Amino acid sequence: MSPPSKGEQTRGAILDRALDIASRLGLEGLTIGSLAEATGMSKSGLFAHFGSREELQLAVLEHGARRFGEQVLAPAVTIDRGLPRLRALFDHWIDWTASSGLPGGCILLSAAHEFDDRPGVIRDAVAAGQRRGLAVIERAVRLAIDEGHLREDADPEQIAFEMLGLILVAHNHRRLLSDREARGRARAAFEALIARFAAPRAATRRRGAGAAR
Amino acid sequence: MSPPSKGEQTRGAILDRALDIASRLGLEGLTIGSLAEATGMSKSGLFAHFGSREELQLAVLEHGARRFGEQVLAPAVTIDRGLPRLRALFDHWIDWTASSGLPGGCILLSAAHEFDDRPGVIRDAVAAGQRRGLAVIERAVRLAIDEGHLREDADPEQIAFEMLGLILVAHNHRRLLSDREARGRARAAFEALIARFAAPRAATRRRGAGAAR
DNA sequence: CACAGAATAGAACGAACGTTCGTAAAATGT
DNA sequence: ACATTTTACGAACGTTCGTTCTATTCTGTG
Repeated sequence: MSPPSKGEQTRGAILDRALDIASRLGLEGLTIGSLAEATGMSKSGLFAHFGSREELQLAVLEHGARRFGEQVLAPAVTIDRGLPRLRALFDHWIDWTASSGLPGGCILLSAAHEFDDRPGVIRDAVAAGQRRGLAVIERAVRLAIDEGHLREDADPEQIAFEMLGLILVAHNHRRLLSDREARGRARAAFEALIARFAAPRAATRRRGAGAAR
Repeated sequence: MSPPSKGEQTRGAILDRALDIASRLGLEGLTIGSLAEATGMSKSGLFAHFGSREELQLAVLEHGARRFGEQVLAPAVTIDRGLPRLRALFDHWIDWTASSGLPGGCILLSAAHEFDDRPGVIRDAVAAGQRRGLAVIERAVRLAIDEGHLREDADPEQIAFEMLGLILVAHNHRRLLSDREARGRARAAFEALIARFAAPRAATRRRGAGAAR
């Protein structure tokens, strides 16, 4: 609503740059000095926006998560619920590495590995962000069940688990092993995954009462 | 053969410690100062064993890869070729995080994320190590095809790809989300994976000539 | 237009970083 | 046993780290 003040404005610009760096070097590789140089600011001037490095890292994490929500989660909910939406979710997600414009890929994934055994606020934030993403998938799966696209006994958590696995390994193969077929392999595996849980009849069977939740 | 000299001996002890630290903090989080303190040595005395930090990181990586080879790859080849061996490979691999005694899990996985977009010797070493691991899986898959356990048209690379995905997501769920069911979910997905490529007849059909390689 | 508050810069801090060097101690081969 | 190489140490190097001051400059508002 209110126009962003000068402070909020530069803060946003800083976070954009920071996300760039952190996506390549990790949250631990993001230093105040390098970020100051990248933004053309002084260390102290930049520092004042956050108060501590940890707060900066937290802000970067949040910034990345918001971008993820806008670019992959939000567009998916405009697609027809059920399998089409689930597929869109997967496709947008797996393409995000490239489409995000971030040189180092998803920061929630790299931060997950960086902090998975370093208890603290950052780890908690990463876990929370990832849980949120998984919850979105699980919800889409439940909707697909309600639509009759997937079997009644399909396990949303299991499906989300396996989908994340495909995202992770596709990321790995693409970035580390420069495997061009990574996307294709992930998509093939995804199709096999939903085939495994597909409803026996193709008939769209809507649930009686709109108890979907 | 020859008894390890004093130098090789302490070098090994250093690497053991270094692997511990690096598994928790990553290869970039491994500093010479902290490692010196952990081993009770002086920075310079420790440094002399490697010549540079990068060489130290490389040595740690190699050390971890060798441990991985001894503890998960080697035991698997003592199991009957075919599906049993493939299953053993997967089980040992997925349990390695705990059984390795390393607090931070597999260093090849964390290093993979740390260096996937930082070209250099280390990245090359990580990629080579991972390729070696994948090759072992692919070989086991081919053997399973030869044994008639898997379909003739099963794609070893695709199977290895999906197996690594399960390893990665199990690692993620266990360490970051402290999900106790991670192992069970990964195993279930693995069984579904091999069922997808299982030979239609259960009959063990050996290949004619021993051209297996 | 003036004035309060926010925003940025500059200098400096103690600590830790990787690395170098000269030297003392310990291990090794004869 | 001794000479020689190997191994380890302590001190110091120049940088960079995150952070804290104080002092400026800019911005929005009455």
